[in-house]
Amino acid sequence: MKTYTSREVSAITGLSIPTLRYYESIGLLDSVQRADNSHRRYSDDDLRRIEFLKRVRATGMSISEMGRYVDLFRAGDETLAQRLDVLLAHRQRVQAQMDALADTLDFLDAKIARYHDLQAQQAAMPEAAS
Amino acid sequence: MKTYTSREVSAITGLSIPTLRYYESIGLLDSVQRADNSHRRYSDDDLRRIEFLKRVRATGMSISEMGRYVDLFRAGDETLAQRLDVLLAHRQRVQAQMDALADTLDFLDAKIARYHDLQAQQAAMPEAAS
DNA sequence: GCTTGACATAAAGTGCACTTTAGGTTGTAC
DNA sequence: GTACAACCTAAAGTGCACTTTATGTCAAGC
Repeated sequence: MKTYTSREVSAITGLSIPTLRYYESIGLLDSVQRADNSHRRYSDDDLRRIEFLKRVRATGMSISEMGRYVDLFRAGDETLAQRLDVLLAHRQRVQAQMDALADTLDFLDAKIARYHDLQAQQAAMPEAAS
Repeated sequence: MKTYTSREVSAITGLSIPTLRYYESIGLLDSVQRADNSHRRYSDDDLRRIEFLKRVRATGMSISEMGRYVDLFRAGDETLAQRLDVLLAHRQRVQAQMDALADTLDFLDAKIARYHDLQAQQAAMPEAAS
């Protein structure tokens, strides 16, 4: 089974090596396998977990809620409904953020258009103030 | 000219009174007018500024970049091009965030669908484990 | 055999964006 | 005239998510 060093995982995921260790230390990752020299060897499963964590983190899930999800996952099948709740709650947040961003995108575009108009006016009378 | 108390501005904008004071203290707001008892009286201009700040803040602009924009604004017409740059840069970030969120929304929907399937299976054989 | 580099750990530090605290003034309500 | 609420200030504190530091181990290359 293929494994990856810290350096490799960091390069693949974009998370720093300290962040990977931090995530492991707070239980977001299960204890990572070690080589004989005690260096970490991440598995493909670890990688998938990390990519998942990175994704939900980047879209606004807190570390503590990520922990809650991981704990439920570890507890097994009978927590399926609760995990679904976490996912649905996050889906809601993601949707709400998208709506807010779409709103602000329109706002910015309108403002940017006004700025372009103002610039055109300034260019048309470059000596107006002197 | 209509003015608003701290309490009113807080209610309208959703920012806390300490946050409003904090924004003023770091120069994101121009010095707010005072009543005779030294209590703040916010103007409509202040309100518009606050709503703008709230909007860009909520979509990921840092306080320091907000400060940069406000400083440029105060400096007058000759900073128009630089302000436009700030707006365009933020527009870019907003667009990028929306793309990332859209991606994650798809990811979540796929995962949620799988969870629903799993739940259906569990419901179909409720005694499987016993 | 000694430097170098990649890892390890535990603990302390950092940056950001506020929030809370402590102590004070002012104007209305009883 | 005194209690109370609504504000004020400056300074310290908080929570989050990491990051940095100090110190140590181990294997490979010169």
